[in-house]
Amino acid sequence: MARQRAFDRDAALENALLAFWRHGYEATSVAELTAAMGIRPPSLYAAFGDKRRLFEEVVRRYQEVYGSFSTRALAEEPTGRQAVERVLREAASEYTDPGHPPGCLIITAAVNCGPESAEVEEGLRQGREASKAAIRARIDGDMAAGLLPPETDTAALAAYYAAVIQGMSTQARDGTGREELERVAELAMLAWPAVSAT
Amino acid sequence: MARQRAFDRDAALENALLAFWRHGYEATSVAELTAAMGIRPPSLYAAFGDKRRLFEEVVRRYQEVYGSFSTRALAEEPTGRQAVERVLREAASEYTDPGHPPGCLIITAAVNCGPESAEVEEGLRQGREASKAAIRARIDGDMAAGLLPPETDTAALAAYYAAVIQGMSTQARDGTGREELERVAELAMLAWPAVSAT
DNA sequence: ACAATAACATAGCGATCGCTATAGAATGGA
DNA sequence: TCCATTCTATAGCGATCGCTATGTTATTGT
Repeated sequence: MARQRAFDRDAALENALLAFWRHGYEATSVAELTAAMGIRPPSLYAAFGDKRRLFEEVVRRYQEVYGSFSTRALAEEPTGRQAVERVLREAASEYTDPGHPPGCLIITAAVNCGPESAEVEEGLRQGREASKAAIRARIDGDMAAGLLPPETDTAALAAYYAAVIQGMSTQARDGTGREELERVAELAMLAWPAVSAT
Repeated sequence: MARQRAFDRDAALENALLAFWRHGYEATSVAELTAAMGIRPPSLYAAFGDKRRLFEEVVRRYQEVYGSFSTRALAEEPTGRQAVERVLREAASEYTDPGHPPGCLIITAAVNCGPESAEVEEGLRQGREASKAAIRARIDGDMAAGLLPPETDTAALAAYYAAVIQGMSTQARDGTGREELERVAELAMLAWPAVSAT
């Protein structure tokens, strides 16, 4: 029928992801994006819609490629405690992987937004809330199984581990290395409530 | 000699602080700043230099007015443990105070920066590192006083509490309330190393 | 070969960015 | 009163923002 696309859409999307990961949604201009993707603006808009839709697609790809460790850990471990411990340990490794920008895109890419990007900010906020809810679901599972003291505030415990993970992302972006973040993860697990030995 | 300034410089600076606190350095335009400050651009540039110097002055004011609780807590408490505990408890209250924007300006105001604002980003990074170093200094004091196990990794312990504080700031901006953040603070203190009872 | 179709690069749209030249208004000293 | 000085407001500077109209080039079916 007609001429075919001359660039690799997936590779371009990955390069856009890396650019957004580094500098965030608003601070990454279309000029930087096209330079990183190796294409010109009309190709970007034809293939991805506009900057916002490109970012939304980037977020979905990020969750599948770079954020899936958390989903897997929460799904595969036998207990909530082991699941949370694994999420923290793997976050220390992922957030400091020299193969890509430090920290977590969902946590850091839409922090400083003007009013015109409020929807983008809200989208990532919902992503963070979903992560916290997934952690809480596993904690509630431990609660139902009698692995936690009955007086445990599972919402607060989930908020605590969500906060530790978000802080680890900030620490990673500030230069803290993998080994130290792994010790942070170990320390965070010391707050896990113990069942009384009666 | 000449005409005198018709606006309150301190009040204008405070309004600029609130604007930067809400949306961050780059996402807050000079147009928004002048609207919030109740002045016109020439008055802003005459009184504060330029946008970057205004932000630097805002950061200094923030540290004196809104961030001083941390400095005071770390200076006044008798032990490092009590100091850290008070910083966490007061952070829960400060970060959710309905009288001003949520979270911490030093942690959140320069996360998404383009290359032209890298120096601003680096300035806040140094502020966060200074806070972590101040926490570590009190922890090292407890270490020297024999209040911590000799094998304690004080750098990792400081990084852990810095991460918790940074995560609490993110949680506050995402809508978590004061009571829940106070429970997060309590949980975080459960990781404090105990001296072995030999 | 030729028309139809779509991706391509160039160039530039209106809007906003940080910032400032210019001119008018208000205050001081002589 | 008059000048010198400094703040104030209007208007607009060059640059960049996200985005697109236009024309060209390449690939298809016939």
